[in-house]
Amino acid sequence: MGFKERRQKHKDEFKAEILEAALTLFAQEGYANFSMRKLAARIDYSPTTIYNYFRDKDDLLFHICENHYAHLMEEIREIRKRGISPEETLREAMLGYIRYSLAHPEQYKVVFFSNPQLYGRPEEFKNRDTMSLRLWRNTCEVIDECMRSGVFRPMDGETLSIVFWSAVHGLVSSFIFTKDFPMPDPDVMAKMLLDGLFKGYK
Amino acid sequence: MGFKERRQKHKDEFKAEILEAALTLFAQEGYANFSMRKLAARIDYSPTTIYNYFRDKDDLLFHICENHYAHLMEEIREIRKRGISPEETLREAMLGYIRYSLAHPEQYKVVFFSNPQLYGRPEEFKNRDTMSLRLWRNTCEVIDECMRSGVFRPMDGETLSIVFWSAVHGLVSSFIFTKDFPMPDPDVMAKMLLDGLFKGYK
DNA sequence: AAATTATAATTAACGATGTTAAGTATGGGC
DNA sequence: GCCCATACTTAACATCGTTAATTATAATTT
Repeated sequence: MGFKERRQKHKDEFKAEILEAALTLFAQEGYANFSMRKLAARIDYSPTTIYNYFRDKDDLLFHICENHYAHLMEEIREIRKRGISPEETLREAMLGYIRYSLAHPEQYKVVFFSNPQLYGRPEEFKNRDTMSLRLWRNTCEVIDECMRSGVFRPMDGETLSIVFWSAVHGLVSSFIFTKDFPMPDPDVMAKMLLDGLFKGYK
Repeated sequence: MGFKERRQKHKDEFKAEILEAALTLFAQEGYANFSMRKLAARIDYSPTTIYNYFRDKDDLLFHICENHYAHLMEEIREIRKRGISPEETLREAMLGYIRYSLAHPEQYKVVFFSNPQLYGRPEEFKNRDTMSLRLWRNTCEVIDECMRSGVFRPMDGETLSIVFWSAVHGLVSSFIFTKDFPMPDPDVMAKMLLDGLFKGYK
């Protein structure tokens, strides 16, 4: 391995290190208290150094999102390998989404509160290999399997997927963003939502 | 009317004027580009003047939220007076919520992206007469009427209300916050969501 | 009418923020 | 030992929310 490769490798490692530090900074200080300068202080470099590894703050946030989606992907991939019924698979996938997101609220905020065009324009989204797209495809596949096996009546799968996802997203974001309203138990609410949706589209 | 009342009235009017200016600033420049200083420039006063009428930025945002909820309240109140069935009432109320929120996305962002404790702590929320609480009570009442008239099977009304609301909130926030994903038609999606929920809890 | 006082507005400043431009150190290739 | 690319730092700019000190204005009292 030559100098160039070695240096590139070092650069990649450092980039990953910055990301790691950003994740813990998010987890510890929260989205509102995250800043480039604080991150720089954490890794003991000047703020501008980060800009050698990430184009700007949005670029950094994009990678944080991808990291979040990667975890959700791992979750759904593992569930799909279990060989359980499509209905159970979808249910577990949605519960997994809820559980992981509620366990990492500050990362979830990044996904939904930073630049709404973090992944570019809509038409570009599906031509780009991202964790977000992979997760989306997986979700659609599971919903399709549900429809093919009669768990759901025939309808537009893509739209149904969005309906499912957005309902779950609504639940998660309610818990994460609303701290001035007495919310019920998340598990109780998740069960009620999913029961309703499954029955509703049967 | 004495001097004190007249001055108080003037103060109230000015406060309302600031709020008005804030609303149009939000609508025109968006949540991200809203700032106290820009608002001050709009009303041709120094930034610090605003602090004579609002405690801080959060206080101002609180009133923006209340304004938003007031409109939604007006909407649901009007619908309930129509004398249509509970099911139709709930359906129209949810569609009204969606329509108004999508028509005022930047105001909606305020409601869900500013300080999560804008309305204080959860236990205080229900002891404070706010537009938000009134809207919530109205929603619960409509859902209760649905349950009593057999539109929904018996279950915990409060939880069902939150489930309904959060699902609709998920739909709205998806459209407002996600600009990098190809979304379907809002009306189609709204219909599918509500159809599913109504059937799901029958 | 003049002096006093309360109120409303302003200017100046502090500590943050993201980001760019200019300058400095470091270490391999000739 | 010199050159140059790369990595990093310092300094700076324009913004932000907010506080303290200050001035202008209008009302009240003498």
